[in-house]
Amino acid sequence: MKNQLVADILYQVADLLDLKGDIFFKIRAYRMAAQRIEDLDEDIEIVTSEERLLSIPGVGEALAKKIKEIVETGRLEYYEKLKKEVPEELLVLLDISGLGPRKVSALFKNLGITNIMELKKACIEGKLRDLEGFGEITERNILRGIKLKERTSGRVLLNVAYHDGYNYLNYMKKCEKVDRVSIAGSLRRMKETIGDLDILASSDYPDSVMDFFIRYYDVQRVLLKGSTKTSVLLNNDLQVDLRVVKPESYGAALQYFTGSKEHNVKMRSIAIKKGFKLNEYGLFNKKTDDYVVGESENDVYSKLGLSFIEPELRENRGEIEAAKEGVLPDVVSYDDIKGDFHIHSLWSDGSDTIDTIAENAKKIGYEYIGITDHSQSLKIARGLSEDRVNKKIDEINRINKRYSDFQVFCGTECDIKPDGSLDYSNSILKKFDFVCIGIHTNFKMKKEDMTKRIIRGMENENVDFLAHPTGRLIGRRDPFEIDVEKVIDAAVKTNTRLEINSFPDRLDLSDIYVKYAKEKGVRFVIGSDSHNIDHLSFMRFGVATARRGWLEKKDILNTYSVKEISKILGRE
DNA sequence: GCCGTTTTCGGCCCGACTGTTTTCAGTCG
Repeated sequence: MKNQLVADILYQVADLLDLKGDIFFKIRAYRMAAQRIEDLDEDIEIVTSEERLLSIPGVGEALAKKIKEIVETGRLEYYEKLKKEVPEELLVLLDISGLGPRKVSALFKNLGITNIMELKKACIEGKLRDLEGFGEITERNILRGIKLKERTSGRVLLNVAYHDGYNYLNYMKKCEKVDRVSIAGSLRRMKETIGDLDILASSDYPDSVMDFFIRYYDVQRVLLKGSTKTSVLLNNDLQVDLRVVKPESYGAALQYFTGSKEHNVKMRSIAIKKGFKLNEYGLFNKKTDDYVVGESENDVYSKLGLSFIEPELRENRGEIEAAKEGVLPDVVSYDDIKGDFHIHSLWSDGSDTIDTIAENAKKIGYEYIGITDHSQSLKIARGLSEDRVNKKIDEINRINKRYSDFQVFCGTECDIKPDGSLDYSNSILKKFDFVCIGIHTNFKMKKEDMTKRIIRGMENENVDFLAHPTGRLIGRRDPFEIDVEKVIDAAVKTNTRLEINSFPDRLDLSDIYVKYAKEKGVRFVIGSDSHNIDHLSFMRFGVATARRGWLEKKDILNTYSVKEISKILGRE
């Protein structure tokens, strides 16, 4: 799969053209095409070889030729040429808050600045203030931007943003002048990482709301303050933006600020085609400027001839077309989950007893849990020997006798050894209510070998699920080198459910693969990978990933009742 | 650079805030 490579080069070309001062629409064309290819759920090499590049929206003759060149040679002559005109190092400077292409370009042309070190030095020496469009405040802001970039990688994991965002939201709900208030932005879409938090409120007294907003206990600094938009930095350097609109604009604004940008661009162009104008204040008649709708999101979608689109789907990955046709999936809801099939207990590397886990799961409202402790060779995680497996099964049997309305399934997260064999013999595997397999050692195998290893594991007749299929750790470890398409095909063939692991730094499979796998006929299970009872709540991030991958209730094992589960697992 | 049931040329989403400016450009989302 060269999709990411193609997308990355096109993004870089766009940035370089931006620095060069090329025309905006051409640059946007490169970015749109890059995004399309990044989100494409089929292999760009196949699309290229079958000469279907022109069928990708946003790809025309010129870009098709360039994409073909990248796919076939791994490089792009045009890109190489651009790099000679504009130093590639400048791209890093674009990441600094407050610096855009115009300013970076001016810094390079006038002061020869190409990297952060030189920029920092020039700011401290006060060399920027003499340039046109720059001043002392700009210097200070750039220095602050550099510091912020040095402190944070820029994005936080979903659970961190979720925690901070909903705490802030609850605080804002206490403001008397607030009419309605909601989380917006990428947190509402439940993206796997979040750049900053967006909160939207409606009120007839925006200034009072802004004053209330900046008095929140966790605010480190106020970045900007106006009567429609205010931004603050939290103590952990996460930025929070608050927008305040009039009640009649709340729905339009919520739609607008939830994004994604790509989804909105498409929405706006649909509005224009239908004789409207869409902005954060509402849907307006293009000719007369008269307000049409805007109080609710649903009004906006409906007036544009679309069914309501759940926030998690708003990525311009086909949801608008599906909404137009009325064929959007009825995506799984957060309340549909009846249990959790990936939990570690004190028997291996978890920190709670099965009793404690069961009690907490019941409190959540679950009807069952599956305990998946590690297998014998994973000594570091206190993997279970056959003897301890037997003892654990006895304990679970005892616990199950106590409950009439709750069940504990005894499973394992069995290691797949480098040759693809499993860490337990078949006779042991048969003792479990279900078997989940996963890779925990030898991560750096050749693509072909790793793919074979996983597929061989799935081919074992006792296996029910494949845990965290690509092994990625967001921001820390790349996915294994595997042929994901082949693994997905094998999952269908061997009737192995793929896990959506809900642990915030995994979210594995990822949303794009989930959507692709579903189209191929894969079925799923969502697990929290809990190592203590507080982790059980991570389930919501797995469900979010499932929703972002267009999954419906029926696609996911742990939306079924205990009875149906026992039947499906075939171990009744 | 892309695109077309008003157009093969002339559009292409749009508003808020800041800083450096005396009316606006740049950045951001």
